[in-house]
Amino acid sequence: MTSFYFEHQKIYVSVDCIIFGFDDNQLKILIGKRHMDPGRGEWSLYGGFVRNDESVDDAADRTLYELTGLRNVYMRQVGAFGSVERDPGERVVSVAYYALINVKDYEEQLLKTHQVEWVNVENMPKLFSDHNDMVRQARKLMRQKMRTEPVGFNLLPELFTLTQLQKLYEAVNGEEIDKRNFRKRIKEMDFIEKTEKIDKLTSRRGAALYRFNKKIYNEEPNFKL
Amino acid sequence: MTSFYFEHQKIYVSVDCIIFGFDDNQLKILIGKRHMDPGRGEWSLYGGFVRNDESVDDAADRTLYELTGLRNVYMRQVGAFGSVERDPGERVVSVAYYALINVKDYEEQLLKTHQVEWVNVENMPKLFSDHNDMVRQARKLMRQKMRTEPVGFNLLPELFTLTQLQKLYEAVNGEEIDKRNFRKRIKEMDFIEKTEKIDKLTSRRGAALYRFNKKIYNEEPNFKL
DNA sequence: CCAAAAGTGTTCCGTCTACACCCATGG
DNA sequence: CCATGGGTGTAGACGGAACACTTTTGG
Repeated sequence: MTSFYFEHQKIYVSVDCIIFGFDDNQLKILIGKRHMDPGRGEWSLYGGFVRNDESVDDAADRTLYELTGLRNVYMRQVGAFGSVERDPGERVVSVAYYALINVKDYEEQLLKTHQVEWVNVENMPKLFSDHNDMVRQARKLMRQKMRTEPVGFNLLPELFTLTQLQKLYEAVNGEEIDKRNFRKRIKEMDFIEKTEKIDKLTSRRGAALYRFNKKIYNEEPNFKL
Repeated sequence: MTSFYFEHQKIYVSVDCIIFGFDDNQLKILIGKRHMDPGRGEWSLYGGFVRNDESVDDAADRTLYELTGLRNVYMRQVGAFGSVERDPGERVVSVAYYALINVKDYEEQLLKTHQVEWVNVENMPKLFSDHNDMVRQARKLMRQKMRTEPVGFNLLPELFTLTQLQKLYEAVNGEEIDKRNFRKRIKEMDFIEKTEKIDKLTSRRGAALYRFNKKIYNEEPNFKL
């Protein structure tokens, strides 16, 4: 019954993760030096192979977990990359995913353990194979998503100031935003709610801390930024 | 040097095509009954396996060519579908692509040869495996693309009337468009140029035939519909 | 007292939407 | 002469963009 398949060829399938973080008012990506051949020493995304008994999505989750120790991370597929020569060692089709994490949730210890670094997306080195293409496409999709869905909060702490949120959107879109217009838009979204807490770290006066309320959002999902 | 890969498992990689056509003022997709196990007799997208010596994109082109005899078709990747159980016979990761073709370029003979049919997207039967998901995602991406890039012309003949173009957009977006507002927008896009030719088939009065001028578009790519 | 970031409204302009009637022609 | 689809303009609503000053407080 399965003989039909045998005429065809199997291929290695891998996943590669574009892990976005927001720190120091900059959008960053986690990359590391490859410690395996081919491409040893080159900058590279973090990836892994898909096993026969797990879905491709699960492989991406697992790979991210291995690197960060984080579960239930916001992750979306970028697409499949399937040039014949994309991996110089063997034929490998890779499915890229982007993830949005809060840099503070990421233990610094892991940076050393896995020899990875946060690098500003505007300043990416040449990466292994087609990884630069993956990053480009991931950024495009992510920017798109950030405009129409409340996913940016995954890049911020639970409580954040409006200035932080604005700087995040400025970093993602690569252009400055008018503060008053930005806050006007925020005020219309009830699910971005002000708490009584005040952040005193970034300014003398102190800034109100806000929170994304998912329940309220789900009742009337209307997000635009 | 390649021993690194051997710890991992290879997987069948296939492509599936969501082939859009526009006919009788309806957006349609080409589907057929599977003539192989598993899933014999079920409605299904047309697909094929990726060979070791061709890129995934090339496999999609080839598959489309096998079915339609057409080359250089507008095609875009939808994404990878990788559930473990998506193909009941074997583990197969499939990369879906959507294509936009002019129904008139497709020889009717081929419908019989390959036992495929044009089916209205609004009225899709249950398809094999996760193919309905693929179609859903493909439509979403395609609708998105049609709004911001002049790709809809691939679904029309070289020369078309504004009413045809409007009906196409109505079918894609599932809502009626005001004729005057639509034509106002068209008039602002110089690359949709009026020819001297008149279509007398659809009305007694006759309708001006238009053409998409790619050269003019490339000089100042500003498309919005 | 001053530097540094937080916070706050109004006006203007351009874009989108709603809307109805005459035209040309084949039969 | 009439049925059928082709073709045309305007006014009002709405949303987005531009724009500057006061407040608070730690040092």
